[in-house]
Amino acid sequence: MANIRDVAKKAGVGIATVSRCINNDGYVSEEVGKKIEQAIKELNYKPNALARAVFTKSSKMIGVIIPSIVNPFYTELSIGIENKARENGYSMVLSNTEYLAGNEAKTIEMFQRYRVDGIIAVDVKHSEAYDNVDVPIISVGKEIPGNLKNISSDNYRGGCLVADYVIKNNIASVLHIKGPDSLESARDRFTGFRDTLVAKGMTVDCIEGMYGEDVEGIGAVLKKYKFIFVWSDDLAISVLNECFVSGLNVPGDIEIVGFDDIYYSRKTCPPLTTVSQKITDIGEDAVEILIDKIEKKKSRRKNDNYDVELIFRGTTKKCTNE
Amino acid sequence: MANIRDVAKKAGVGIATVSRCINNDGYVSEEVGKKIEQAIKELNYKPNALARAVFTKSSKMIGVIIPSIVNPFYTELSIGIENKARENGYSMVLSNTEYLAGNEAKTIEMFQRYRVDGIIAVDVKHSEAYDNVDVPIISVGKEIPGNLKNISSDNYRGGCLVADYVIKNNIASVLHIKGPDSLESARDRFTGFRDTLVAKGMTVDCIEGMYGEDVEGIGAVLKKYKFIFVWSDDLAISVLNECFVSGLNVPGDIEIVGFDDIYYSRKTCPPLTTVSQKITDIGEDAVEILIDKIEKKKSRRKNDNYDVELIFRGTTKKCTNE
DNA sequence: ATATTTATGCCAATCGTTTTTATAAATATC
DNA sequence: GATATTTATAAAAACGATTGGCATAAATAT
Repeated sequence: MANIRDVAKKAGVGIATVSRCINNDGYVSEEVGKKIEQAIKELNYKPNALARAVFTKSSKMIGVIIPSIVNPFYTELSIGIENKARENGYSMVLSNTEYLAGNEAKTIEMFQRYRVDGIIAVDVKHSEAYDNVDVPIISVGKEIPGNLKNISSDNYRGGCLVADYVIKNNIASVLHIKGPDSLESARDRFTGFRDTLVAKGMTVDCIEGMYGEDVEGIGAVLKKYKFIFVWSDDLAISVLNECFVSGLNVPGDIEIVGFDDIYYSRKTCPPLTTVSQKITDIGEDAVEILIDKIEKKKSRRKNDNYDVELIFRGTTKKCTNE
Repeated sequence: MANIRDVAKKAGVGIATVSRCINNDGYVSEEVGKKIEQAIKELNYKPNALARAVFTKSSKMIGVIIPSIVNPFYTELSIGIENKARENGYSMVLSNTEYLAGNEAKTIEMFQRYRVDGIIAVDVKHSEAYDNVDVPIISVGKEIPGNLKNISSDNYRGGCLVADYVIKNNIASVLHIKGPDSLESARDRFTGFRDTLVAKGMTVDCIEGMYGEDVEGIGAVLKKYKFIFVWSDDLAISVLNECFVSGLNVPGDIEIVGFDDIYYSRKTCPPLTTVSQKITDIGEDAVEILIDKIEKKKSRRKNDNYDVELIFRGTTKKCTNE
């Protein structure tokens, strides 16, 4: 592949001039500019971003770590991130850990070797792995100790909103399926839900679940409840399926509420009532905060906790919290 | 961040020795090796993959282009790709075009600047964009003219399998919802289905659809049919939802079959009958073929067309093709 | 005792950029 | 018309790695 020297030779100028022309920085005359453009086109020259990165000590790459790439919540987030990154002249490098701490460590190692300018880590599992990383890191959804920036939705309030519905409709037997304890978001969703119910003298049972397999065959358990709050839509969809398999009518026999508002939650039968997050805002803000850190600007003030909203669809009997 | 010179100084050896030690190539004594390892650890040194890439003219990155990152079919494929790539010492850089030809062109430009060693393009939309790219390219799912390797499932046969079910059960009114005409896979699924039916003197109606919005509110249309074959699971899930909204019982009033066997098709109510692809095989083989090309080995012979299978779940009345 | 092999580490060139410095030409200022 | 400034270009140094050739020392062979 052609390099900058080839272009310079073809255009009959020095390499520095070509460099200035490409980055349109410094002086370059109209006439010479044309010649260079021409040479670039003829040679199909693409500046080598790697060589540039070595010199400038900035790769213009942002590394993003998500725990599951088949879960639309994470991928929708990554869309917001990629768009905003591209808008600011950065490229996104996405890596999926499949919830494996080992993969997370490997990814971080890889990111460091490729000299990404910053990292956005979503729902991190293996927080020690970030300890000696010396590029800016934004943690989404979970608090990493240290001086990094953490942003997430107001998960606690999301739990409260769901509890409000339960209280308003005076539903007696309630189950929560809680996410892994290592996730702050999972803990907050539960405590918000529980605290609000307990304040009204109500109780809630709780079991833990992460993947679809964790709820397989629990139809008998579900039958004991009238209302289930599931910590994530991904899992709620599995729960809904279990209800179907067990012959439970939703929302007639049992009501279900999820969390995340992923793409497919609109498509279930019936469509899933869920707590929606400002997912695009979070992704975009994460990038802006990160880039401010990378470029050492004073960070524009952003939210730490993003608003959530209860979206009523078909898995609840009532369609309002009033 | 520490560089190789710092490590050499700390260990009291030359740079070349450190390099040899890292790449364990050439002679390095036990004793000196230990000292270098120690220095690397103390300085938290990570070899600069960019600088290495500049010199070796190999970035060890594979660029992957998919049209939609919220569609689990593409992300599941990317998992196979990433695993195999990692296994062979390559990193995957994933880019999502959101079905936009403009994004596809931008991505290819980006991949070239970052000097990826090869590209895997899935269901390409803008095939001219690949014309002057001079790294190996594997096209998955669509034929790109030129001398690149194209691999995909046996989509035609998938269509035939579904038709066999229709014939066996003597279903009268049949609709196919076809994917975009620009996709070879979409065309093949349709022609396989139609050819088989027509050979038995049956007929099939056909409409085109891509995104969920394309089937919104078509309940009235659906009511006219007893069987619908949808070109992708992603869309079939939307169709199933439309049936629910319109009060059609599946599979009682109408039967539905999808294609792809994505993660969520197991979770619908009822679970979706679908044509399953050897998705992991395809991803892994794509990488192997690509790496063989990159490293100029003679390519191990791989399939061009991967086998498909009809998986019976709940959206069909019968659970067999016998 | 000398020649050869083996083991080890250093030096310098190289990859494709960007950036600093130097220099020449064109224009502005007095 | 002489000097100062601006504009335009080129040559050279640097970025952080790899690598072939060279130098040295020790071990072995002749």
